[in-house]
Amino acid sequence: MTPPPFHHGNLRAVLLDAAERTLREGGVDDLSLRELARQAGVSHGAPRSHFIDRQALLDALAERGFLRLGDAVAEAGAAHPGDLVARVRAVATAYVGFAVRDAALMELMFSAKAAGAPPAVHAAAGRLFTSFGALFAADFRAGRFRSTDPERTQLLFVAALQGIAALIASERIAPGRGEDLVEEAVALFVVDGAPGDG
Amino acid sequence: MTPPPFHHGNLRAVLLDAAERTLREGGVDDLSLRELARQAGVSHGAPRSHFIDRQALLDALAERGFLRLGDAVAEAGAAHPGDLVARVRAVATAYVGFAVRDAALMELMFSAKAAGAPPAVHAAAGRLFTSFGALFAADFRAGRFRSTDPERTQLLFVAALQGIAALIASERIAPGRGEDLVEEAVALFVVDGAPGDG
DNA sequence: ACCTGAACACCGTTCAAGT
DNA sequence: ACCTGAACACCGTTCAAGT
Repeated sequence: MTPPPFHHGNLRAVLLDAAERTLREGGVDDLSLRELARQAGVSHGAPRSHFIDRQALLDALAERGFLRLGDAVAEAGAAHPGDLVARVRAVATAYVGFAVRDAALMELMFSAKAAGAPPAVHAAAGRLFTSFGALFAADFRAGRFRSTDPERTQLLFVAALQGIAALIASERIAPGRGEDLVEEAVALFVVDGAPGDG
Repeated sequence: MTPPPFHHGNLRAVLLDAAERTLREGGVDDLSLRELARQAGVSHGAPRSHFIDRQALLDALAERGFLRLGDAVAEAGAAHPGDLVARVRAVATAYVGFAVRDAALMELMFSAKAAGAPPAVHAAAGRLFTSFGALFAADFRAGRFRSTDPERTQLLFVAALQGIAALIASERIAPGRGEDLVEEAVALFVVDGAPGDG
């Protein structure tokens, strides 16, 4: 008469959701397959059916993270079609904001363990980075960025955002300072996006 | 007749050196107090005398990392007293190079766990960041950077370097591309350090 | 195909005891 | 002051067995 396990084929999603919550409240070190199984009300061996080992769970989390971040960036990039400065600012804010809100997930996504990651993770990450290119390609052709090499500048821009997020996540600077640095980055990268030039 | 333990008061240093090696060959997850004790030829409880727990070992590693990186940056910054572009390039290369060679250590230094770190770690990190300011203070006053706010620009510059290192460490870009991005950063931040401006 | 539950090796941490 | 060694709780992983 005891009810059957109430997850019918969605245990994988349940585990991932619980893992994201744990990641947000604690950190990567708090992620335990056994604890997740406990929260889901299944035996400690059950996750094995969906994740071959702990790393597979981490990879799945990273993939979902890249997909979510890619969506956030694409959405921000579509918001201000006519205003380049506002668009760059929106994308930068979305990127840094995601990294701040989900610092542990972001750390997971960009950890050294991403090396040799499964194809799905690599694909999701690639989708994010190429979307940056599509957002500003026309503006690069129009010479609205302080650069001669679009690809280099795009990477450097992403690197700057990534670095701002890292400084905030490691509490080297306060979260509020992030907006200042985003503004400084916009001023630096975009021609005429700056209050001053020297 | 068995020899006494051959570490007389330097077990702490022996453990830290072994930990740095493990960090370089493997990753943070490979760091085990028991394994380090084994390598040092002491009992598994011995490290307790020098590190209250695993986190204390990690903190000590982070502190040493910040000190080494601070030295490397200061040395690079003293190399080209008369040539700003060369100096900025040297500092950037030193920073990114350190992050690439000791990727796992760098990740440890900037991990979210740096939050609430002991004063020694915070002090070592602060020493690094303030040294950046001292290196370029005069050049900022001379208006040789594309900026109106020296502190913001310094932070953004560090963020860019940090981001370049992160992209390389996570294998999002090849290590060789790091030099390109450093060059692009120099061109962008330093007035007249660029091949082109639009 | 998915889940259970026992088993094994490993780890961090604590602590009384030795020198 | 520093190290030993037993003890405990917890974890990842494997695997035979159930449904």
